[in-house]
Amino acid sequence: MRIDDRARAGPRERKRNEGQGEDWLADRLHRGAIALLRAVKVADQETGVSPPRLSALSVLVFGGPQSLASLASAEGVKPPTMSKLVAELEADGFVAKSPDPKDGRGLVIVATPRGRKLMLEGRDRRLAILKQRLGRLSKADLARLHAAAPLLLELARG
Amino acid sequence: MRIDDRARAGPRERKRNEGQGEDWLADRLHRGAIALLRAVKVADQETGVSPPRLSALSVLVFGGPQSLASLASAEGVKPPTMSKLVAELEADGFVAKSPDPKDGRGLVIVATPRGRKLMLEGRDRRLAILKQRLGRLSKADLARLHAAAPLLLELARG
DNA sequence: CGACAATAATTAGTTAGACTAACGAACTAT
DNA sequence: ATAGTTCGTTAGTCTAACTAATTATTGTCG
Repeated sequence: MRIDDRARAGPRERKRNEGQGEDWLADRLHRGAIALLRAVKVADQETGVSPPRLSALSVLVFGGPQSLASLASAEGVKPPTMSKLVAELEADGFVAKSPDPKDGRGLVIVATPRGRKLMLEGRDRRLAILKQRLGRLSKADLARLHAAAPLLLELARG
Repeated sequence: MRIDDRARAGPRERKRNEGQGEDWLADRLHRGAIALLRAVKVADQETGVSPPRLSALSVLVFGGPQSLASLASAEGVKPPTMSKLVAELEADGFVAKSPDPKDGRGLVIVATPRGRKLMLEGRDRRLAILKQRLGRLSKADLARLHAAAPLLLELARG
């Protein structure tokens, strides 16, 4: 999603958007979110694991062992897609599959220690990029971000 | 990028993250950005144009007519990829290609009125989702977001 | 108890969108 | 004028998404 992070210098940009318009705020937040994610994305590439696999692994690490169907649903993909991703993660030793003792049809997929390690290190790298940038802001600005961060989440959860 | 928006309920979540740690802030901002973008994404699907095409169109609408190479660079893809996207947008009547009068090798790609209309309407829908959610916040919270929004962009640009 | 519908995962085949490699056409600098 | 560079395209490959169909197991109902 990199739509519209260049709504900046449009031919007809509003002249006085320092006003309290929600248009302006919505636009800023949208562009800010896009730019921020783009900035931290590089950290994921360093893992050598593709984004969909990394994301599925993240669900397993932070959400615990689960079936293929629930994993697929958490990632917003269909079971066949997740079946392949899991097979590849398994081949690389990042997850393990075992039959569900409660249901002969089902699986229990779990992150291996190696997968867990990869995930946590990736997360650290990602956050490190942000922290480094935060370190360049003034105390007052940091306070402003602190005040707004929970609202950002609340806004999205809506 | 839907990595890690579930770093929330991890087994070892910090007990006191109301402190001023940059770890906490970085994590919140990251998750907030992901959640926010996910929330507005639905608006783009309604256009009936795929995200890569919509994004390229956005560059043309807000950035003005330009060559294929610069368009590709703006989108972070290689020229052959953009060549195809532009061909498809052209087939749908959203952009027009003409030879560059200054350089016989080059093209000038421009959004048609129809493409411009599609883009602007999509943007409005996207922002409408955010604005609707903003409307549910208190005045104090809105002020906090206003204070933080520019910082978000500054953070990412750095 | 047995037939049969429903569910879990996989396999097969298709599509979109990204890449690299290789190309012709046109510009630029010796 | 000719060598090298740059612009866009074509061809071929890869990943990751989908749907449809298959297999194995579970649950239910007559």
